Amino acid sequence: MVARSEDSRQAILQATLELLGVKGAQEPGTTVQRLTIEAIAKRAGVSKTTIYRWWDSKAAVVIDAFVVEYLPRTVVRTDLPFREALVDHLSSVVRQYAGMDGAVIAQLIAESQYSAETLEELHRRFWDDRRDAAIALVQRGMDEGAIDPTADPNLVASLVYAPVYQRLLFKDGPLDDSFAQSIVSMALRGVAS
Amino acid sequence: MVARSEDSRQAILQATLELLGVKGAQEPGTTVQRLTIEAIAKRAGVSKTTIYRWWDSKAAVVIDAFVVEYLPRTVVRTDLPFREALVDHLSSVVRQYAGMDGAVIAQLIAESQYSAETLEELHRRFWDDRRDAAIALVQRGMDEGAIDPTADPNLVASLVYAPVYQRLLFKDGPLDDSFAQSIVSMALRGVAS
Amino acid sequence: MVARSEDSRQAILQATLELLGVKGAQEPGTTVQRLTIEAIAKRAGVSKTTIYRWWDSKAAVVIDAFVVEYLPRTVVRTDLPFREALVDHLSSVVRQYAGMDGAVIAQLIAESQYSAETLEELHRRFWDDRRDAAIALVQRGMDEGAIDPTADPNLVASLVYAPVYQRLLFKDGPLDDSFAQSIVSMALRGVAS
Amino acid sequence: MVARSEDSRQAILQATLELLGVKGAQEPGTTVQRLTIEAIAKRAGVSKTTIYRWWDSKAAVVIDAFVVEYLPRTVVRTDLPFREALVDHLSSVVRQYAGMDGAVIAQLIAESQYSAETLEELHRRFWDDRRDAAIALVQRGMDEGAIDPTADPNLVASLVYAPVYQRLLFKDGPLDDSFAQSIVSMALRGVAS
DNA sequence: CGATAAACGAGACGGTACGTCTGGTCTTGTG
DNA sequence: CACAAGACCAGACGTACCGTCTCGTTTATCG
Repeated sequence: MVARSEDSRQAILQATLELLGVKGAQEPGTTVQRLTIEAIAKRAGVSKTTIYRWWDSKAAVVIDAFVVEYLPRTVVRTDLPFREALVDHLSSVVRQYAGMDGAVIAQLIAESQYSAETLEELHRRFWDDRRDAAIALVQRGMDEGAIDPTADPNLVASLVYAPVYQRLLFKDGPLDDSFAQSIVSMALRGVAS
Repeated sequence: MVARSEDSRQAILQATLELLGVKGAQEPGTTVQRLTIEAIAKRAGVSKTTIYRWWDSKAAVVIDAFVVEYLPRTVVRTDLPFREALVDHLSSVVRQYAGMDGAVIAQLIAESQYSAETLEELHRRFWDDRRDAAIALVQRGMDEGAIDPTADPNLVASLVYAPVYQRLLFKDGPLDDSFAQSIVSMALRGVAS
Repeated sequence: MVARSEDSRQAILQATLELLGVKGAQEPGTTVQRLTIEAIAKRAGVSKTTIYRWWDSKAAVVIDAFVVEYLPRTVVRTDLPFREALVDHLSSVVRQYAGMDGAVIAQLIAESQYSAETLEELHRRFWDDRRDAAIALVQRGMDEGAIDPTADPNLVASLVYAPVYQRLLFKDGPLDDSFAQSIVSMALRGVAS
Repeated sequence: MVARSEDSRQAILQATLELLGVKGAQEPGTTVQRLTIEAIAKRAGVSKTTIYRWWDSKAAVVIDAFVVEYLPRTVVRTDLPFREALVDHLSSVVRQYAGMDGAVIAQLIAESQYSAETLEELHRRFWDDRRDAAIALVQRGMDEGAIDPTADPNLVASLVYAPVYQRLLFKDGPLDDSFAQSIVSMALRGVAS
């Protein structure tokens, strides 16, 4: 009968972002793993009960705070032809992932290896959106005659975006514009001689 | 001077594999995260001290047990032409990752998001090997005239293997032979129309 | 102005007695300590607010429910001579204390060690009455010439009743008729040889 | 294989006594009920685990600290004739119970209403000793011809000591020498006229 | 071959966080 | 405006592991 307190909700999300070091008064980079519910409660001036009442797990709080409330969306430009739009988008994704935001995303992917619920949540709140955008872009490429219309858009998207996630998670090379350009070039024309 | 006990070492590695559910008397699916040093010590009939003496972290034990001692290497066939060899190798990788082994690899990648030491260890014990094999295969493709010789072999390898890791980590599609074939086809001929 | 709901009051007292296991649909032996305001509220179909509005503490509710509303008074027979009346009364007290009712009384005495308010309440609602009855009985003994008229009736009452409370609280012997008789005999004639 | 730390044990018992306000740097009177394991651990500079490792409950710690380690025994003088020795002993008990020590004893009796284990422990560590001493004293009275040799020493002890516990728990009168004397007089000669 | 020094099992220890529980207060409709 | 419903802060509960630290007790060289 009593409504949920929006103040508490905001304080919890804000405290989470601060502890993760992505926004506001930045605490030095706590990882998602080391982030504790108790620390969030303390910083938010909220009791643990309140957090447990509304979220099932630490990961759920982080997804709500980071993905839903905070993470800037990378937009796809519609004023450019397909290939330029693709390079532009991949570049902006790569730039985003190169910073602190990328680290948190990597940690969320990590968490989702341990909990089916987290994986499901991450798909619902993060992944589905981004995949749809990528597929729409590929579709546009097909419409513009730049992409083979018989290909599976899903696989095409994978071919282009997967290398970015590999670098994000394995840290085996720089996430920069040149990387983005090379990937697009190779994916479009193929690597056969 | 007393030498390190090989018995203890083996017991620890064996207990670790059993707890992870990949070998021997299988405990039902403990994840790397939930796996504890205390549980390993207990099951191995060894004291915690002994584990801490020889390994820096839980992840180091798991890498030693799982990657070094246990994980079957996927071989690259030399009796097939490049493209067939690539498809064959990717298929065997995909098959391996589709089972319990893939889950543990995913969890190790997850752990490495939280610890630079684990990442470094994982590169040294797992990644470098596999990358070298992939690059050698690409190189062979260039030698056989199947791959554009001006391409960066590293990027070519990424284009082919990254989608596999994406599916492993995001579980957004089946890891099967058909997937392996499609990836190779697309990567070689490109997706441009 | 809305009057206090008699329905709520009755439901609260009834729920309290049930939870204590002394009346009605008996929940198995919750002690006063383990009894919670929330449990009472839930069982009574009443909100916690309502309980806190009318009672200061859990103990106050229990005293109201158990002592005031429920606890059967032990009557002093006037048709018997003093000594027989005393034995009869002590026997009925002892019988009452031997059962579930005695346990709750013991727990109320326990609670009163922790709160001056509860002690005061317990005196006002339980103790004063019983002491008055005991003193009146002693007085009657003096009038009948059975008790030394120079003695302090208060102390005489203590001599007779204190052993009962000792057994109630320390559980170091049975609370039965034989005990009641022995106490009266010894208190009257003394233990000197 | 590793011995229990006597340092920790002493620190825990000492901290408990201090928090109860009976010894050393006295914190203002925490009751047994309000005393928490966490507070003991904090003040003793010890982890909660260590307390839980060696004691089953808060009450067990308090009994160990207060009854076993701290509580001064009231001695029975053997250089006085029976009646004087009894009055002297009862007086010293009464004096002890009139202060802070009495409050803690009362609270332990309270706790034992809620837990059979605590009651058992309290009997074993506190009650049995004291009862034995009382019975021995009564026995001496019989030997000296001061007490009826056909009486049950247990009941005689109850007659004398029970009123003290009544006053301790009900606080319905002063615990002083005069009370002790009156009780002895009445118990010996009886209250009949 | 017996001393000796490292490796070992056992497990106590100070910590930290967990997720749960209850206390007591406060807020928001409803009747 | 009393009430139910229940959200809220506070803080203790008892548990699980962490990584460190004694302890004796094996053992495998080395003097």
